[in-house]
Amino acid sequence: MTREEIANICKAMSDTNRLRIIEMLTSGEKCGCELLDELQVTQPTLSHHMKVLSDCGLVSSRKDGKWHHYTIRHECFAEYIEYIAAVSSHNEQNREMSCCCSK
Amino acid sequence: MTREEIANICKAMSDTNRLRIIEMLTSGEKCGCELLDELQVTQPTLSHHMKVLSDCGLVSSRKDGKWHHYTIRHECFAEYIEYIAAVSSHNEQNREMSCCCSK
DNA sequence: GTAATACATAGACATTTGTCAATATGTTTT
DNA sequence: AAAACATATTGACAAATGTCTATGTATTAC
Repeated sequence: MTREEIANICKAMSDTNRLRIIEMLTSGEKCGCELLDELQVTQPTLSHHMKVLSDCGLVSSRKDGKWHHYTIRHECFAEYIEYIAAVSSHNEQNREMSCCCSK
Repeated sequence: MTREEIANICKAMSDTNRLRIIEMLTSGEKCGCELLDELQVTQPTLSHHMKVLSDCGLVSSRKDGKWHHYTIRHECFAEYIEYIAAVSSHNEQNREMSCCCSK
């Protein structure tokens, strides 16, 4: 996963409505109309949000007749968590002592 | 951690320059001037980025003479990872069967 | 076949964001 | 005291973003 891909995932999750959508999908597959019921946005706005979430890989969709079912892509979240865990871990072996202003 | 706080953290990480800064801080405390050397941005832009990272809680700063040393706040990352892990975990017990369009 | 439902697309608009140049503030060095 | 260095603040601007209305496209129901 490149830094750009990580940034795109973060950008997708930087909106509270999209976070709510992700939270709703935690309990399992949902169709657009059900997500729409819970959010205070219009249908085109929801459609836009689902495209953002799909494009970055966090969510996958499955068409079934006139319904679109959305699901969390656990592999994507797993890779993302892996990155966050890596950058946030204190790794003493990686520690550099060469800061220009260290005494 | 509220949904707004999570969204702010995501927004802070949604920029590739700020991700690079976080990556640089992984190896330990860094001062602004050293971060500036590695990035292709002006000093005011770096100052802005550090403010964004500090305001959301991901980074803390320590003033030492004319230098400002920045550090990753592991507690904040830990809370964030906890949220991501929670929403991305498949929890069969939480699964709802009541989708309007489920057959 | 007509109406209703679920979703996407296009265009508009106000707000936010990343960036810079200019300038200010505080600290160290000479 | 003056110069150099590290950082913050202000104001400007182009680009990106979230939202809406209007409209289009499938699919199902009557």
